[in-house]
Amino acid sequence: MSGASEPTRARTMAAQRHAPSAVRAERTPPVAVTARAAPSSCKTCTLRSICVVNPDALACSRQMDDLVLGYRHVKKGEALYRAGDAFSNLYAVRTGSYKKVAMLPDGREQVTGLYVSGELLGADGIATDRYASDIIALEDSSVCVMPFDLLALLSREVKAVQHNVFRMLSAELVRESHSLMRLGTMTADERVATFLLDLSRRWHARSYSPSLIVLRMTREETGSLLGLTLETVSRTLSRFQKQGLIEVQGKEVRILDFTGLNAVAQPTG
Amino acid sequence: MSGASEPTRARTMAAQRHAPSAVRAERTPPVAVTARAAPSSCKTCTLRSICVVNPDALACSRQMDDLVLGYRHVKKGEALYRAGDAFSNLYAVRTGSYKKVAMLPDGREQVTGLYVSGELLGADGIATDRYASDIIALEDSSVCVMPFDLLALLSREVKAVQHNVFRMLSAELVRESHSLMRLGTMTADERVATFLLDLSRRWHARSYSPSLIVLRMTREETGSLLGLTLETVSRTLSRFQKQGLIEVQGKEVRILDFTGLNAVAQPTG
DNA sequence: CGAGTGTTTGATTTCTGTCAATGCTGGTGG
DNA sequence: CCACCAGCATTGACAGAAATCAAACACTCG
Repeated sequence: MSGASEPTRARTMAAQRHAPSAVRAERTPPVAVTARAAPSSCKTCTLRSICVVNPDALACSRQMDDLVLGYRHVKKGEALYRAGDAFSNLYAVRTGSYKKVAMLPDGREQVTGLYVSGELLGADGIATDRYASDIIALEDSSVCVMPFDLLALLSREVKAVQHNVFRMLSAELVRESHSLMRLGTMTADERVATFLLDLSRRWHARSYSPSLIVLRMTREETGSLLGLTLETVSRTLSRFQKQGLIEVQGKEVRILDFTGLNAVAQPTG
Repeated sequence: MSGASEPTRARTMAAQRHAPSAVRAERTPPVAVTARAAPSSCKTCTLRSICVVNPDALACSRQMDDLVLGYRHVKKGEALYRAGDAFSNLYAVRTGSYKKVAMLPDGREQVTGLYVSGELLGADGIATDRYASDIIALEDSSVCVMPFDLLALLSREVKAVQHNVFRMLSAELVRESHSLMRLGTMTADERVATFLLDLSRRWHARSYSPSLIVLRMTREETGSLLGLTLETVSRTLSRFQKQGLIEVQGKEVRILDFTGLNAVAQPTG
């Protein structure tokens, strides 16, 4: 057949203007970095296999250990860094989780990312020597501090390090493209479904159960990340539960039917 | 005052499921890269000041010239590369413009980026050694071909090159974050207004008039990029024209009132 | 100049945002 | 240890912004 036209499928969705949170996390203490000597090396780190600083792939793990200056702990609600802060370090998430928040001049803010252990933070600061967003801890968390100058130096000396850094940055780009896709073409149901499956996959890669997800974010934050309102997120989760796809108890979500959820996420996939 | 609640402002907007284009640009000829020796060096390139390969910032411009293997021309509608193609090169846009397109398994596709001269293409391929999206020329265009291995090598040898590459990648991340913000929290009016202003700024940086914009994309592609339907884009442009903000003639848009357009883009900024 | 793609505009629909009210939960202090 | 309270979540009713459907119009290119 000649002009085989794809079925024109389209749905309405909605976006919204997120009101600025009444309560912002308190300002970051100027430069009070609680950097401590790393008690354990990257070589023995349990995150080895998934970390941005993957020493398994690297010839000289000795140097890798030099890279991590120390740890920094960030309490729930506090910022690792703020948009506009001077850039100097990249960070690898050690424990806990973080949200990336961008702000519009009028005060509206949007969650543009969610980061868990092994993932890279701070790359948006390289471009202008100032971080471009806020990173806020969703729970008491910690990071490995990697001075960028040191990383750059190592990157010049060790090809494997260089490749790893490039790969990290590229992976981040790919992730953001996926988010763009989600916000650009997906319905609310699809957004929530893909979000849950994405989280499941990420936690599974960290040896957690793929079916039990603990959402560290509030419904409002989740909504912001997905380009939805908190009510729509809540309603969608409730409906998924009614449909037997998941089981929701507050911040805990258990995936009961992966196949079904996948079907929602990718209708005609 | 205690619980000073910010005014909760929010609006409905909509997103949609973009139907797959009935007509896809024909497949890329396998590996038929029309690489020609670069007739002029980066040193004398008119894009010098804005190019990702900024030789002005580099000590040894001799090496920079080695970097660009040659040019490749891409005809309107054709692909520079496709998602899944083996990764080997990064590209700097030389002439023309390109759209980045991502596809869902069910065939829906979304424009996730627009690239003009001096900007970097291909970074999404580093992560997995395969490109993650399609890059399609919006008009007859060309790129400078930079073998990634070579770039990596130079990057290890010359600190300035390394920093430039990192900066490029980071800048791309920041741009995508801005897109996320646009799709996540903005109304249709705001999306179109920020899009126009963004294009204006980018063209101005390339010594074109900041007020005259030639949209190389169709309304459908523009809509996809902005998370809107083509009808909404068209209506919004018409309304902006009626309000005296712009003047629209097909693909040509002339900005008449920057202040007014800015006000639409950032309501309470 | 005709066919086909792209654009504009109108009428209608709908998904999701908004407003509102109630219920739950987890942290804090007596 | 328990009661209280503020923040968070759920649910319902309603409204509205943008999608969808549809039709006419304008370019462009062969």
